[in-house]
Amino acid sequence: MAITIRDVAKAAGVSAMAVSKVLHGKGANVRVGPDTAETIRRVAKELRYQPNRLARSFRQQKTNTIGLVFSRFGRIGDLDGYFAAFLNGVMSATFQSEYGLTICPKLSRSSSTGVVNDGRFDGILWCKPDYTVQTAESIQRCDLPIVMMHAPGGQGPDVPKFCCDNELGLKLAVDHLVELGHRRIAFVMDAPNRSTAEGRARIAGYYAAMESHGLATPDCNVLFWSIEQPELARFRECDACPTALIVFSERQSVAILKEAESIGISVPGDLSVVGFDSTAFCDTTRPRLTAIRQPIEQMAFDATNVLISSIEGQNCPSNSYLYPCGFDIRESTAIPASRC
Amino acid sequence: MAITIRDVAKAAGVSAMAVSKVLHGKGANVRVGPDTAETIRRVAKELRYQPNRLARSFRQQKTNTIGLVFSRFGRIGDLDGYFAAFLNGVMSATFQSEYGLTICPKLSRSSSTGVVNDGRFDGILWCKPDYTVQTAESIQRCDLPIVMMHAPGGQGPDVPKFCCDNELGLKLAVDHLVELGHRRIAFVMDAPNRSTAEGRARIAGYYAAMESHGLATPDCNVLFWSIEQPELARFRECDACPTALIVFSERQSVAILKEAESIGISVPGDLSVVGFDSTAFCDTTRPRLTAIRQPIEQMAFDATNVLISSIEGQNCPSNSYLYPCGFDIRESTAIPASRC
DNA sequence: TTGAAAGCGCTACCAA
DNA sequence: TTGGTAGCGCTTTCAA
Repeated sequence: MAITIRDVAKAAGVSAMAVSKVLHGKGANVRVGPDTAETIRRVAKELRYQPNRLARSFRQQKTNTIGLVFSRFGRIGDLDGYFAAFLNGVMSATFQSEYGLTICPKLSRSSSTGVVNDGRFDGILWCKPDYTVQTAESIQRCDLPIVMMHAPGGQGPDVPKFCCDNELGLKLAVDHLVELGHRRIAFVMDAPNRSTAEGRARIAGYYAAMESHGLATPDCNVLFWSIEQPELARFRECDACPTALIVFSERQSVAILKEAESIGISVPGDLSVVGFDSTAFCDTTRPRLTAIRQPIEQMAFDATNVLISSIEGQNCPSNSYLYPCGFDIRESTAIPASRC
Repeated sequence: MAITIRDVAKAAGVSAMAVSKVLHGKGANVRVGPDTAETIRRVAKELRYQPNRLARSFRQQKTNTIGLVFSRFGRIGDLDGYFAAFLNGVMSATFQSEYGLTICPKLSRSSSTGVVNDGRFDGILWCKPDYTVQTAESIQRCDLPIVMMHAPGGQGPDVPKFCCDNELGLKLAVDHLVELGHRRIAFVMDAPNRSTAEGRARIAGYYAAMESHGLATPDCNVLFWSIEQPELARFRECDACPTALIVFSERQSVAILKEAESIGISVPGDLSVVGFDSTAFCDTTRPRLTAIRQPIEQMAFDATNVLISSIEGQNCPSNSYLYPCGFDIRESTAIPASRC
């Protein structure tokens, strides 16, 4: 078996306490003489003593690990910059603070048992939360610090929330398209996102922006398309179809670009497409994707740091963090085709 | 504080043992009557008892968590499909088996203390290992199951290794370019990958393939470019410069495509570019990236399952898994320009 | 300056 | 069919 602290203590002719004090510096009341300390360090090294972090965590009720929860756990998009940007933000914060990061299964299904309040984590970063009653209840009841990403403020459980200004984002997109001359502008998303807080916020933002231009007509529509199968084919010979699409995510945007190309719809000639997020990935698509910009990495970094602060007992200034959206015009939007 | 198993036991008028048996089914020797069991379950639910997983892990010396180690911990590429494909493979395996996945900091720096043999993990998935003496030693000494990704067989520590056939991959790329008429073909990589096992394997594969075509001339060269700054400018007016580049990663390929476009080198007109990995991402680049294909997701999935099998005491068929590479011709390669 | 004892929450082992 | 006891490796609390 592995070397324990007692093995070291015995070999060094001291108590386990002394070893603990020297190697981890806990317990201010106890001090060890410099030569004893030196002996302990030497013996520990000789024996290749490796402190059992599980035991320490258990004893101290502190794991130095953050749990990362997605409300839906499908595949990570390999066709967008979202996840990488998000994880980069989270990881740079956790690494700086010496926290570990655990991604674990079934978190979303842990409905009846409450959230992951099982001793493994010091805090939870909840990404893309749904706002079902169950979720809200279990978050409310959880006595662990929780921070939510992509959660609009003013609703849901009383925890710090990080969100971009979805209303502004949708407004920027609609404004841009209207200015180009579009009037039949649809919003496209995948059905699962309908149940997320952010999904609802974007739908609301879309309708509000359309209305502000007097475009709240029957043509003003949210299309729930699966990411795998954009229902673009019927646009081909359709005079009343949208001339522009605002799409929920980069990944779905790319699927639409690809489908358009394969069925002979030209972007932006026949159809304008606006994406959401605007990472560096949008510069690699064909055509380059015009997109609403959300500072994902910064948001993830900030959210993680707020979580860590609240784990470490510092109180955080505010409970709701709103990040302005930007808008990056690239090549996937243009004036509508003459058929319109 | 949280409800413990003893609270439940007291409330149900039984021993802590009985509760443990009923809720977790451990201990075949002990059986509990059906009505007692029912009472226990009811009380546990009423009290919202949440088993402390940390304590269970500690007691059972089993965390049901796998540690994911990268030898270099920089940023996750947001401009390639690698990390997403890799993580998708790992996660589908861990989720199916109810294992958690922890990404933790400083693993690469844990040189002196050995690998992460600190009780937190049941096994380690080591991705992109370097083969320094220190690393090899600490892996060899670690009494935890370890599996290495991107590690060529026949060298390094005696653990299961997963690798694509880099020699074949480079051969396919060189063959393709030579067939198009290229003779000055360089291999481009970033310096840090030089110290990885896979980096060395690819360099060797490149030289071997070039030699097989009688192209082991002074022009046959490995260029160590930083990913951020491809040194492409000097290619502009240079008659003796490479007409084709084989690039270590998708990410670096994209950087090169972008740089080429910005300084007016046409791909594939002036310069052919071959990437490595060939995920769906290569279909989004401009031009679409011709690339050596490596079944990353499958490899990651298999590697994780082998790791889990060996954690659970099953012995694994072989110690070294080699995956054949494919080659996907897209748009970034063509016959060399007339200047050559 | 040092050590002994107790216990974190849970379960393996043995006794009844 | 059930329960007590001990202990995983470590650190907090108290005593020397």
